[in-house]
Amino acid sequence: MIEEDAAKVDALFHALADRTRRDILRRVLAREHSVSALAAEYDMSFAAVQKHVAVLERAGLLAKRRAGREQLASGDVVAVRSVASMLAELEQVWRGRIARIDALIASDPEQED
Amino acid sequence: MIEEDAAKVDALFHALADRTRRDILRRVLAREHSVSALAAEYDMSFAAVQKHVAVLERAGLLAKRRAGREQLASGDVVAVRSVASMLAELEQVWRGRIARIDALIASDPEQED
DNA sequence: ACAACCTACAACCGATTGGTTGTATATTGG
DNA sequence: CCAATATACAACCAATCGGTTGTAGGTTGT
Repeated sequence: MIEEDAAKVDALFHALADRTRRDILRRVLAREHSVSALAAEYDMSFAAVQKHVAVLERAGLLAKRRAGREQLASGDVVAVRSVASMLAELEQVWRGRIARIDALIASDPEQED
Repeated sequence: MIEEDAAKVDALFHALADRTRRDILRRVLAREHSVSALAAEYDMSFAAVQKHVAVLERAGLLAKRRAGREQLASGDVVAVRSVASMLAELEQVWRGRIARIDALIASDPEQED
């Protein structure tokens, strides 16, 4: 997980940086939806929704499976977790800063009351 | 935290969807950096880095304070956590799906061995 | 005072984005 | 077989993005 593969991370955050796509992701995490069922939920063309689904799919946030003439999309929680763990890693960087500040204060009592 | 303010969330994920900005954020979470100190780290113009810093600032991921002629940028861990908590919320949606599937299996023993 | 430095911002450019319409291809039900 | 349905994809468009160069203003040290 330390090897980041920046392009993949770019794609993940980019996919999440659109409210329609976040809403689609929320729906397909809750249950499978066909592309047209998703399209029916939004005030835009079928093609626009289909492109949003494709962006989420390329980022690995959802997967599709064929069921007759329908394509059923399902959210991938592992990808969601991988994004969360990157943020956790960022928070750890910040914790290191705080630890360094605390150490400095402890070693130099003049600094604080 | 339930009120999402989609535009703010868009800005947060968009700001994170660029590897240079993620790297800048990492640095300013670890410690304060002047804009020019940051610019010196990348193979692009000062103005380009300054714009990346501005994007992070508008998203609320970093704040600047004046120190003489320098502008010192510092990462905001609260904003990072707010993104993480949105992802946690998405994961909860997924857990609901799993719970529903489990309940279905429990109520209909024919479905599983 | 003034040269050097730090920052901000405008103007511009090619690439990408998020939307549209239109067309093509599979699959289904009667 | 045929009409309806579901999906995919190309072409196009305005807006935004990530980069550039240039200009201007504030701060510092000598």
